Amino acid sequence: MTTFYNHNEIEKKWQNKWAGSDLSSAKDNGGSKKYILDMFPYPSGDGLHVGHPESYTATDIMARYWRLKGFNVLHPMGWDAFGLPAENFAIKSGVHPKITTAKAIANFRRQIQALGFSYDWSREVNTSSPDYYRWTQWLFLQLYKKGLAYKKKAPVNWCPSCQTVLANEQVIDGKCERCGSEVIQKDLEQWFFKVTAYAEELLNKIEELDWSDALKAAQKNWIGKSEGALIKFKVADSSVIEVFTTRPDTLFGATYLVLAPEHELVKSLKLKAKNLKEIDSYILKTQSKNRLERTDLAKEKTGVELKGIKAINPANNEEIPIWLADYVLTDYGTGAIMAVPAHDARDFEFAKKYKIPIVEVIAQQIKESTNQGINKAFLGEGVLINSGKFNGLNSKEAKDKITKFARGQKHIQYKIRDWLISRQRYWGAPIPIIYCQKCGIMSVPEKDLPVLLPEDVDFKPTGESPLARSKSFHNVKCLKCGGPARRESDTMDTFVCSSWYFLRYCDPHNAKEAFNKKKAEYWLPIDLYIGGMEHAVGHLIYSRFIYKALIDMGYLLPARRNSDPELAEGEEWRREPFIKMRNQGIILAEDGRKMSKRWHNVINPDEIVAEYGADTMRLYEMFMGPLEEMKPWSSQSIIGVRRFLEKIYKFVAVGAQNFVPAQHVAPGIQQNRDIEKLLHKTIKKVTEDIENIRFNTAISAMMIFMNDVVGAQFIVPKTIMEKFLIILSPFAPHLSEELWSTFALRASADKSSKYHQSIFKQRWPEYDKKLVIDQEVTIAVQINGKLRETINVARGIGERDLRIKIENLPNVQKYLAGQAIKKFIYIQDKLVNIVV
RNA sequence: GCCGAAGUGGCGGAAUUGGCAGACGCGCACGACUCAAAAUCGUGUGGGCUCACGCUCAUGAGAGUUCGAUUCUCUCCUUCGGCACCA
Repeated sequence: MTTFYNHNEIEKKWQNKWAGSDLSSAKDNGGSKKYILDMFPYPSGDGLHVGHPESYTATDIMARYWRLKGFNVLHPMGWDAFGLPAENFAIKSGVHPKITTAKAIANFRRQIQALGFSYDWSREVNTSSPDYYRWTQWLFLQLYKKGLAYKKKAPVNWCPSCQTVLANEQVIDGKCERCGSEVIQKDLEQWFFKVTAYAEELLNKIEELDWSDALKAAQKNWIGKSEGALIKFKVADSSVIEVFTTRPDTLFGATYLVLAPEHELVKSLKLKAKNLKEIDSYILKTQSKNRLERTDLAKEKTGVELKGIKAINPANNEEIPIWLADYVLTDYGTGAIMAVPAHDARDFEFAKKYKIPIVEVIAQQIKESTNQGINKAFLGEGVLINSGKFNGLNSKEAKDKITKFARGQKHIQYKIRDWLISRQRYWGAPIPIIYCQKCGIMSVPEKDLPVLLPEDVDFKPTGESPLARSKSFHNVKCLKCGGPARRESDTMDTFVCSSWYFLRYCDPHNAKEAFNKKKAEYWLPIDLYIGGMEHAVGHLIYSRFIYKALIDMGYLLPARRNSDPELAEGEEWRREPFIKMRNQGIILAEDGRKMSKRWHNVINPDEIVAEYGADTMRLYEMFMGPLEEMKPWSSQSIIGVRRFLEKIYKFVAVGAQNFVPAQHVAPGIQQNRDIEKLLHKTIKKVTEDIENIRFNTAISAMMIFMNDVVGAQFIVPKTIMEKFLIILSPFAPHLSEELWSTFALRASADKSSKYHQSIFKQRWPEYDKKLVIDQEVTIAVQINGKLRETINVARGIGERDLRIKIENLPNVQKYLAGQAIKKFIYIQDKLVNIVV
């Protein structure tokens, strides 16, 4: 393509100058602040994807905008550097993850810097560096002290290919998120963080956050609150089965109980059953099923009865059978349910199959059920029947009353589970724990942190962590008795590292603490957080949990001043780290599919920057459409924003004759006035659009402005182009800075003039309220709701004056001829609708 | 199945306290410049009817509320995303 300006030269030049300046530095105490955060990337070997610059440009525009507005802005970048890909690569190639990661980081940093983002690089963090994971380990110890980190044997999701445990969030459709292998269940001693302790707060504060509905809904769904009751069923042998139900009003219809095959009581109960063999074979069969098979909804439900053992329904004292079935989950509620086949689809299916009685206890409005029974479970609430003295009550009242009657207790159940953080992997932060056979579990003293990752390890996965095979690491002396002891050889889930990185940015070089409380108090909460929707239930829940836990442990202040006056009264923000969150939409390939090496449709940012320049890349990704929308890349359309930038360059740098310093322009020229008005309208529009994160329409407004400027038949004053360049600068920083510097060449030799300083040292222009209001307005004239004419009148015209004018319009008379006006509707300065 | 988001020209999209649908950009067509091409500049560009002034249809489908609906309500269809035997 033909270039009118050499983007390579200009962009390099300014990137170098900015790197040596303090333009992007955040001061730890600098008045009103804004903390603008990107989700830090995992530095993969593939380099930057076009999706990265999409969100990074958005945050960069916000950061530069707030700086121009006079705010002290923290806009950092770092690396989520631990993780499986580097380790998997090491297994294949033998190259140490440290080397792979360092290389990838260098490449990411180069690519990010080539786009001219204004990060404060002095605050860069790397989660795989000992300076960082030392404090991840410290965080673990604090949670351990508080009882928020604990160890237990648990059935875990195990990926046989990656040879590691996965969190629930990392299992997609029963398969490993990373490699796609089928995940199996395994019992292991694992470390957990007690996220469930914060379930209620994590849920009920969501509504107060400025997040998208989709994101809020995803989190609420994941936390999954259900209100109901715990009800005890006596068993003939004097043991008790407790169930959780959200429908105690249907208790009279509970015709059997179901225990999960893994339920504690099964071990003793089955011995008293008449069909022990059958039961054991069923349990064995269940265990051999993987998660995918077990949760396959399309499959027919299976189960086995504990023959000869009965439970007593506490509502009506009737004996009911007890079954084992794998449609009941062991880790939700009590692992046992009361089955009400008439009013639960799953129980209905099961009861039909095994010919268990179905008793209706909630009346439907439409009475379809006959003596032959029903053909579908009725799931709604209604009026009770077949429920003894509770007949005639509605479900809502009956819930409480029957719970009391059956000596049950109200209970709130959450779907969210504690966070399993152990990983049998090398490339992560070691868990700072030591086991002694005599003295038991002990934590590594804080002064001995970090527990360093050993360098000489064999990466081949065997099911235990590579750390367990490093003798130098594994064998230690007991801190109490001096006897032989061993280190915990598992590492932490990388999500632990990323659950607090935004705190480290506040104080990244602190060698004494994870972060200084005062500095954290100054910067937090984060004013704008942008990242992918894929972290809706993982990272974003973990970070909120850690933040709240740190407040409760006294490391963060719960109450703090808020820099945003609109939110200042909202005390609720004080326990939330991310008050405003946006998710960038995925950029699809030109063919409408996801970009993938497999399809050969990946766009490489390096190539775009080389051909069109960073400013064009930035502007294009913002111009494509709304930030949060999914949108396809178009290598054809990108030329449009490049043309726009060239238009500006040609006008300001090349076409110097087109405009002169303001004092040389005679005042009162009509067209000048028009351009000035357009400038102020543009400032207003761009300002409002930036604040609302609507960059596509902001760019559109600037294009309209330039189209008019270039088309002007007169000299455009310099003061106008100055202000325009400032509002352009967050979007296209290199070009704006370059053109700003040309003003210095033409200005007087006064080196202290503003033109000799960076454009980013200037102030964001305010628009003139008078200039954005037109004195003449165009009014649309509708007849019976259809547009027939428009008319230009003075702003503020009264209805009577306007009506006379309109009725005299020939085009209007044509339509009114011979008809009576029923109604004359006037919307001030906008529209008239005449109904005839 | 449940929850969430979205359906507007050839394409990306704009317009919502209900008020001129299609801003801006791409593409396309024609013209200027050129020996020619590229680039650039100018004009036009939703469909149908019309020489034209205009008329008319049109925001996934259908209804409703309203002087007026892309915007609000209801029903349905489609696409995308999340969760899913959660009792």
